[in-house]
Amino acid sequence: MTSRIQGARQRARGEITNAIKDEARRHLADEGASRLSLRAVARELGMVSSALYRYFPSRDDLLTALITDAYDAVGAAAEAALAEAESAGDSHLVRWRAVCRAVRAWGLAHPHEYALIYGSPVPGYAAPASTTRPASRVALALLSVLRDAHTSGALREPASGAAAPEAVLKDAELLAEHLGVELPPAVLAEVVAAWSQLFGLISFELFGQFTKVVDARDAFFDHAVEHLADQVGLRR
Amino acid sequence: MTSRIQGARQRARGEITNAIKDEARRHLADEGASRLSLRAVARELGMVSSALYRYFPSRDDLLTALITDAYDAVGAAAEAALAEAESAGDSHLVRWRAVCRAVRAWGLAHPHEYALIYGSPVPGYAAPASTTRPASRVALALLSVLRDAHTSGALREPASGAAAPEAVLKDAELLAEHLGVELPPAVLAEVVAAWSQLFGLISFELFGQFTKVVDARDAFFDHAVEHLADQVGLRR
DNA sequence: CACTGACGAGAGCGCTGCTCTTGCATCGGA
DNA sequence: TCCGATGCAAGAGCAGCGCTCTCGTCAGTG
Repeated sequence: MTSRIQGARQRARGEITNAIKDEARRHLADEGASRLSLRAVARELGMVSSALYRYFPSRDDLLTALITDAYDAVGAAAEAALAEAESAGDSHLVRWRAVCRAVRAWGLAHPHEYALIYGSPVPGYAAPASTTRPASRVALALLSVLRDAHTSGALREPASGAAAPEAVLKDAELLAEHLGVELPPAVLAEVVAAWSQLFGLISFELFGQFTKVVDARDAFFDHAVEHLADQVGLRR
Repeated sequence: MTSRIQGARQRARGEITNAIKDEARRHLADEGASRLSLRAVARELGMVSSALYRYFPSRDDLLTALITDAYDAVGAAAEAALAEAESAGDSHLVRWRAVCRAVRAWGLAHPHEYALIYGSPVPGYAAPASTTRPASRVALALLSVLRDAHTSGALREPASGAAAPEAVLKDAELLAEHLGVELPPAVLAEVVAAWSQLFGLISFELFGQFTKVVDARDAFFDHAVEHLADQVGLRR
């Protein structure tokens, strides 16, 4: 029963690790990422600060864990919204809107975690490679809407007048492999653009740039998302 | 000659204030906003840390000064690009693109100052009212392009199929007064949306979300900006 | 049962933002 | 021309920070 005993140890360790992250998230909401204090977290947990280093080798590693969790949370929210829209038999346009709304709703509910992942990158901090997969979940959800629309012929050709750049993306084949289907490069480029613009809308709302500017924010957001859907070629 | 002597004092004070801000900007580029250290700035200037408090009552006030300066710098860049395009007799579409390009170029040249104003808001920090005017200069530049296009009849009606929200903005009259001309509310809403999406494009590029995704970034940006122009009703 | 390894506690280092007091130079009015 | 007021820099000091190292202790292992 070696494994079970070791399991007990690791379970205890996992629980404490989670308690630390939960407390850190609470402090994040109170003070923001740059004021997050290991000592304060430890104090709140009844530990001494040095004990915390048994679980996270540095403050930045704790932040990395929070970042990964946040990417996973927003990605899961987007995927859940997509799955629900799919099982309801919604149109591709409605699915697109559902994903966009889910991302915005998650951001409104967790503004500090949103700022952690979509705000300024932390100073000397470079996101480790382990964050790239969670970070791409929202984009993949959007892309899979487009993929399904494409295979079912519901996608307008994005020859929207302006010369659509062809080879602006890296690794289009890798993406195609991941999605299981090849999307026209122009469509891929449009989706990436729409993806970044979606977060522009959400970030400006969350970071206060819409204060004293935008009033009916739900309607405003939905309207802009409609434009983005049009831009990527989803039929109205 | 009271005023001249006091002027000398204030001139010395102004010079030191600028030296502090310059040194702080240098540290900003090295370390990022949250690691900006008053003591390090003072050390570099051959002062003792406490002397710095004669010029800025707190670290946050120094940051506020840098934020205001950054808003003014990017606003000035946008306005300069617009003025040049106007004097060259460029079309409204080309003026629009010129402003967008100028904002992106400024961001690429000053990534840390960009992050300071368009990244996550500093923790407990609420931007004082004095920053709102500098912060709106880019948006006003974009709006003035639209105003001129509107008055010269070069603006397509933004009845782009989807129900354009009418009353999503606050203070539409105040804006109209500032611009000297009334733009249809629907156009105003489209411009605000395009404005935020523009910064989504730039932020994702600067904050590293395009790493391993987008290759030909100039072309990618120009193409997206073309879409935004279309969205706000500028004729192609 | 003896042992190893994980763990928490505590002291301590150098740094931070910020405050308060002190001494000095300069400026303005008598 | 002298004197009081004012602006300014320096220094000491406080509490807090991230992080390191050492040292008992106790639980799981062979």
